[in-house]
Amino acid sequence: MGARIKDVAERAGVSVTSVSRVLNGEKYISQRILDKVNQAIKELNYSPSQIARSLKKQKTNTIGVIVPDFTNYFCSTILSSIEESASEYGYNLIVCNIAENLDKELKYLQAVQEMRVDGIIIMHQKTDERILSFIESASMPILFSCVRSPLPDRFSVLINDYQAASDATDYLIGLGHRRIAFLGGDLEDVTSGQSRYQGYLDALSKAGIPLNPDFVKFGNYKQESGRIRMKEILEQGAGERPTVVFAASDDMAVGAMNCILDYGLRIPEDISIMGFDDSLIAKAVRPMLTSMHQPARELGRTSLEYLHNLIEDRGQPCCKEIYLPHRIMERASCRRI
Amino acid sequence: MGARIKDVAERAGVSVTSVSRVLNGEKYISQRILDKVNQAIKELNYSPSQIARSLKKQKTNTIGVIVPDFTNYFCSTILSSIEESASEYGYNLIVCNIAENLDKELKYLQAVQEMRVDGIIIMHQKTDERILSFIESASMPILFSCVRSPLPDRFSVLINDYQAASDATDYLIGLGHRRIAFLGGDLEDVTSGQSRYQGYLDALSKAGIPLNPDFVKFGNYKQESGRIRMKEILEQGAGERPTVVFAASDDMAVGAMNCILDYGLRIPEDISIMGFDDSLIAKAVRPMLTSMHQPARELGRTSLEYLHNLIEDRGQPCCKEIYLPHRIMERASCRRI
DNA sequence: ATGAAAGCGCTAACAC
DNA sequence: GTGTTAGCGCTTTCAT
Repeated sequence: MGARIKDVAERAGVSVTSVSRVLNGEKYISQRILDKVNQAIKELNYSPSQIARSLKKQKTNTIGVIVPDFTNYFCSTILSSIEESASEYGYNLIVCNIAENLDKELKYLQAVQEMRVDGIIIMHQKTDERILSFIESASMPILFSCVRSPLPDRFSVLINDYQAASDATDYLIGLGHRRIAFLGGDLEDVTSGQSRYQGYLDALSKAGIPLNPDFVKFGNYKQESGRIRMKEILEQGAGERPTVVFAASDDMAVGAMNCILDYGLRIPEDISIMGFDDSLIAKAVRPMLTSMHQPARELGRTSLEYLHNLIEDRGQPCCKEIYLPHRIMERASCRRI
Repeated sequence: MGARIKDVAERAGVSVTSVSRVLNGEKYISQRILDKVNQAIKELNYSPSQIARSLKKQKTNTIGVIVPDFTNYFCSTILSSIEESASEYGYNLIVCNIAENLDKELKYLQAVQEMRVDGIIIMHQKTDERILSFIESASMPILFSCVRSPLPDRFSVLINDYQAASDATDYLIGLGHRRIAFLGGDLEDVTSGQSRYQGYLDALSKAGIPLNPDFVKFGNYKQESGRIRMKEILEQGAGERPTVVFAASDDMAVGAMNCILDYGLRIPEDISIMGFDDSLIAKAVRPMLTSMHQPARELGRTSLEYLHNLIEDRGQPCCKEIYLPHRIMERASCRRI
C-alpha cells in the first residue's frame, strides 16, 4: 500500500503531525494546511493504516462475533442486525462460524483476542471448560446473544426461553390438545435447549397432562433432524399419534412438517405443528407455520448496543440477563381440536 | 490487555527475540529457553498482539468479504464455505453486509483497505463509478465471487449464468412447455441478472418460441418480489396463463409458488415452476422445487483458494473467469406436458 | 497554529 | 543459540 503519512507530509510540505490532525478532523488547522494536505492525499491516493492507528490508540473499532451457523435463518438475521448497528457505531465485524465445533470456537476466541477486538458477541450453544476459562480470564467485554451467559459476571441479551416454551405449550393446550409431542434442540445446549424443554414439561404438568416419553425427541435445531425425529415418532408403532408437534426451532418444525406431509397426513387436519423462532421460513412454507416469535432484529441491535456500552465503560446493564419480549405468531399450522 | 512481549522476556529472563522465536515456532531454540518462555507466557496469561505483528510484517492474515445479504440462503452458504476454507488457510474474515446499498459498499471497501486486509472477495450485484474506480486503483488482490468482474484485470469465480439459464429453458421446452414465464432478478445486476435473462431469451428464440412480454417480470431475487410479480402474471386478465414459471432465484420461485398455491392452483398440475440456485429452501418446500444447481460450497472454496493464490503471488488463474459446472436438479415442481 | 520526537508491541537484520 | 536494536505507520505530549 504505497503512501505513508510521511509521504503525504513531505508532498504537502508540512509535518506529519499536521497531516495526522487533518486526518482526524481536529480543529485549529489553517485552511492553507488543510488544502495542501487534502491535495497531497488525493495525489498520492493515500489510505491511512488502521493497523498503525490501532497500535497507537490501543483500540481497533472492531468486534468479534462468534456464530454457530451462518446458514441458519435465525442466526443470519441476528448477524445481519448486529452488523447494521455495528456499522452505525463505526465498528467492523470479524465473524467466526464455529459450526458447533468447540475447538474451532476456542481457536477463534484466541484469534480475536490477539486481534485486540474491542469486544466479543457470542451466540454459541454448547461450551466446555477451556472456553469457560478463556472467557473468565479475558479482559475485554464479552456479551452473549440469544443464549444465557454461563458465567456470573458476563451479560446476555435474549428472550426468556423457559417462559416462551411454557407459553407455547399453554397455547396448544388451550387449543384443546393433550397429546403434545416435543421436538427439542440439543440437550447439551444448556441455555435454550434445556430451558425450552423445561418450559414444555412444566406447562404439561401444570395442566395435569402426563408426559408421554414417546412424544419427546431431541435433534440439533436443523431441518434434517426434525424430519428424522418426526419419522421416529410416527413409526413408533403401537401408541397413539400426537395431535400436535411443538418444535424447538422453525427449521426442525419444517423438517417435521415435510415428514408428516410425505407420509400423506394433512396439516393441521391430522397433526398440528408449531415452530420456534418465527424465522423467514415460517412464512415460506404451506401451510404457514404458527411459531413462537423471537424479536431477532431487536435482539441483534440490543446486543450490539449493550456491548458498545460495555466497551465505552458506560456502566453495566441493569441486570445480568436482558429479556426481550416473545410472542406467539398464529398462522395456519395449528388447529383447535 | 496486560502483558507485552517485553514482560514475558523479563519474567523468563531472556531477550524479546527469544520470546518472539518461541512464539513463531522457530527452530534452534534451546529446550531451557523454550520452557522458561512458555512458563512465563502461561504465568502472565500473555496473548501476542496481531496488531503489532501485522504492522511489522505488513500482512494481516485477514480478508474482507463483501456480501449483499447475509439472510439470503445462497449468500450465507457461500459465506460459510469461504469461512471454512479461510479458516484452513489461517485467514480471518471481516464481513460486510451491504444490503444493496452502494454508499455502504464504498465505505466498507475503504474500511477494509485501511485495515490492510490481504485481499477482498466481492459478491455484489450492482456497482457504480465510484466503486469501479476504487477497485481499479486498489493495490490488493480483489476477486469476484458468483458475479462477473466488471473490470478487465480482476478475476471471478462463478457459474456460466447465461448457459445455465439457457439450459434450464431448454429443459422446460424439452418437457413440452411453450408458455414459459420468466421471473428475473434485477436487470441492474449486470452480471447474473442480465445473463440469465439473455439465456432465457436465446433459448426461446432457438426453439422458435415467440417471446410473450406479459410473461416476463423482474424483481430483486427475494421471496416477496417473486410473490408480487407472480400475482401480476396471474392477474393479467385476458391472456393465457403460462404453463411453467422459471425464476432467477429459489427465493423468488418460492414466493411465486406460494402465490400460485394461495390462488388455489396446483403445482405442478396447473403450473410448473423452476428455481435457480438450488439452495436449502428448494428441498424445504412442497412440492420440492426443481432448480438449477449452483455448486455453492465449491464456489466459496474455489473463490478463497484463488484469492489465496493471488495473495501469495502464485501467478494468476488460467483465465479471467473461472466457471464451475451447473446442473439441473429435477424434483417435483415441474411436469411434462 | 505547527513541528520534533517518543513510543504503541512486535519482527528481523545483524552481531556475538 | 542468543541478544541488541532499528523500524513498521501512526498519535500525542511537549515545545515553540
